[in-house]
Amino acid sequence: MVKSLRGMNDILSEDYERFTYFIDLASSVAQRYGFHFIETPLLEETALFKRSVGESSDIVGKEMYQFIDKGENDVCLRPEGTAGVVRAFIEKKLDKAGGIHRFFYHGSMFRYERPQKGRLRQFHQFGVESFGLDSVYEDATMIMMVADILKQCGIGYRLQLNSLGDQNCMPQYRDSLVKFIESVEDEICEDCKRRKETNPIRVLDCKNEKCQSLYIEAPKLINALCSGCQSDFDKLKEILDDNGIKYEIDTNLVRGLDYYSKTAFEFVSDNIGSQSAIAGGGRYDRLVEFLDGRPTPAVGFAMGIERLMELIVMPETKPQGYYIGAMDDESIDTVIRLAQQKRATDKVTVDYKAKSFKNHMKGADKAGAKYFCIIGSNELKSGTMIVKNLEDKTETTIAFGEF
RNA sequence: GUGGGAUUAGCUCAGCUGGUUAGAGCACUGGUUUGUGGUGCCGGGGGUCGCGGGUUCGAAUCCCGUAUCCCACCCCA
Repeated sequence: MVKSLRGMNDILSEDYERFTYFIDLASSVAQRYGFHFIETPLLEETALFKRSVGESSDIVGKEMYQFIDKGENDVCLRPEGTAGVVRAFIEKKLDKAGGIHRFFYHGSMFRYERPQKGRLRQFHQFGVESFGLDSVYEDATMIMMVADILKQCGIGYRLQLNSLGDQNCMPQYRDSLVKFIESVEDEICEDCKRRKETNPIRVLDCKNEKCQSLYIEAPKLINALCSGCQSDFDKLKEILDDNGIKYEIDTNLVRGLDYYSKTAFEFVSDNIGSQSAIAGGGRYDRLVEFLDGRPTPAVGFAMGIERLMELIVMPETKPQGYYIGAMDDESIDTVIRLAQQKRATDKVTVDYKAKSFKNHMKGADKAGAKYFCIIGSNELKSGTMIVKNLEDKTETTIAFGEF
């Protein structure tokens, strides 16, 4: 038997209900915040991700579905959504057009990782990107939008917040951190030694207890922010307080993608196992220029749909539509004809076999129908049918023409 | 990529130290004496025991390999 590839799932039945329920809900929230849908290709030039996500990241370093196509192009399936949207933004010359541009998207992302609960090789994200605003109010709006979506889904969460600084304060901080790491280098784990070279900030959230005990003395980025970053971060907290959004400051929150600056945030759930991040995002003011666009401030986030699916509280499904059946073979053709007619406007379930009244009732329940319609030999003769409302149990007899 | 656990009917699982035709609940399906359900009663179908080897008179059960899922590391959505 041919099976689906590792880490790649089919979405159907009840899962699909939840999947589309979330996308519809999130899309309508995004539209209320003034965002417009954007669809970008699943396949992009590999260079796009190397330049945006960053060569030092795990995503680019070891998780990309990368290959050479028949035209000798080095391409890869997108591992995340932001890079493609930024590429489209620049390619459509919206950077030169100026103004504010807000987009939302949803679709498949691909990462060649070892699958586990909440971590797939093909997964789905819903995300938004906002271009042209350096105001911290936009950062706050992003966070409130995620909170809005999660609230409407009935999902509880913790919000973790940090500031990563900008090109004024981050490089200085990085240097001081590297100096610190070198001072304790003999005692830290192998992973941290590697991180010191690739992405020194990442040592701070090392799980190794010995490393953690050493890093208590490490310089904190939060204490090294320049005045602009500091005041934006303070303002962000103030706006969130003002709007009733609870958060925790996590000075070790480092986003895995190189392009973030200033505001970084992550929404986590304690109910879905170790892959607990359900949404993450932040500001990326330098990315547009890194990709050869005119410098444009930007901020965005992405949500992992599969991780949200099991947390979503679905609204109760009410019985809807019609069930229609025949009690004898002679009435079946009439039943089919009436059903076809009714399908112009309503959901109709038809049973093709003649059955007893009781058995048809059971069928109507299984179909989740609101109205039960049945035709037997008596009804066929008189050109009528029995219509019963299964919710309030009222029953009437009507002529075929009235159906 | 590294470690550990699991894999038996559509689903959730039982099957003791290897021993005749592998079970349960739910689901599905038929009937319940032609006419009122979701919540009655009786019956029925459905399993190459993940896959491939090996040990044995005999393997769902023991051993090896392999695939997938789960957990941890790593990382992120």
